[in-house]
Amino acid sequence: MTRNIIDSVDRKILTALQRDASIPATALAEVAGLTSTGCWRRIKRLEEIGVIAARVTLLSPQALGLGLTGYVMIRTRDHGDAWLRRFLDTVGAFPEVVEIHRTTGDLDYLLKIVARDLAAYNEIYRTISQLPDVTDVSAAFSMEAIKSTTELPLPR
Amino acid sequence: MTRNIIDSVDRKILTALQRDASIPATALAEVAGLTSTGCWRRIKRLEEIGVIAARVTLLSPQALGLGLTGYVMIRTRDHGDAWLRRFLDTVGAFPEVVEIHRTTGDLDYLLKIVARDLAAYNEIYRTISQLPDVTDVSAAFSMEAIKSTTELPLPR
DNA sequence: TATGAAAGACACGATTC
DNA sequence: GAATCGTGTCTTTCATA
Repeated sequence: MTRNIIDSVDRKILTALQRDASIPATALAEVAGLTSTGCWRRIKRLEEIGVIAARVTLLSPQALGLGLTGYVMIRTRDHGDAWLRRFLDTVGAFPEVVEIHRTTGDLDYLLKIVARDLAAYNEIYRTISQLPDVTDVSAAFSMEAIKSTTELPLPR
Repeated sequence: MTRNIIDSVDRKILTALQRDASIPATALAEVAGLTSTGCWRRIKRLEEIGVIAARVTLLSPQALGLGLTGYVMIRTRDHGDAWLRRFLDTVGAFPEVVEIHRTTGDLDYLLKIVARDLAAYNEIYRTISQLPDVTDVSAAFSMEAIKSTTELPLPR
């Protein structure tokens, strides 16, 4: 993990790329106050040290008819490896399950789900509730996404 | 929002682009079983109807030293517009707050936070708890991200 | 009408000095 | 950092079924 090797110029580059990866290299260089060569070298470096993880296309859930975003909180009695493997093989296999976190606090697992509707969610819910040693399952559905971004804060 | 206008070929294209937007156009056309012209036309259309929302660069939280991912659940007494505006202006302004949802169920707001450490989180927490009419704030921190993807399920 | 092939201008990635 | 070159992409136009 080490220290941050990101300076203010890198930050400008990353800020722009997080927002829009299709920005022309010349425009990006200008934003960063660099020549295109220098800009390119920095991007290469940021890829090499793993800061830049991927370049992806984001889709619109609304346009795809994915009207339901929800968070599911699960409590279990058994926390062993075997249970986790089974959990992943069943629940994690749903493409609607986009995040799974093992968490501190009162909860044990927190999932983010993006699905077409409650019927689609219900299938996942049933899969979860049929797992052994699940003591509690509760959900909070998003009525409105007030903020939602893939842009991470750039420290320092 | 209306019906899906996505066929199986579109799905192949979107699946590939969700995974890696830097895939060469020729390779993408091959995956979809299309010529580059046909592939290009479909992408254009998917952009126009809003299915393709953006092309972004994803960064690695670990590489950036962002070691803390957490979910904060907030309950309030006041649900008016004025409160929401103040909430957004203060809490929503933190770049560490990457998601805000108004939710159903027992909770009122659910936030996702990506921060450097507990000290950075604490600043946000203090801002939240100082808001009027906040009756409850609880957090669950991710000890392990078992699954985390920006890829949405492609229905139908 | 929809799809494939061809061809051009252009910009990007990468190297060299 | 500047200049450069090969490559691939974007886009249009024409041909085809």
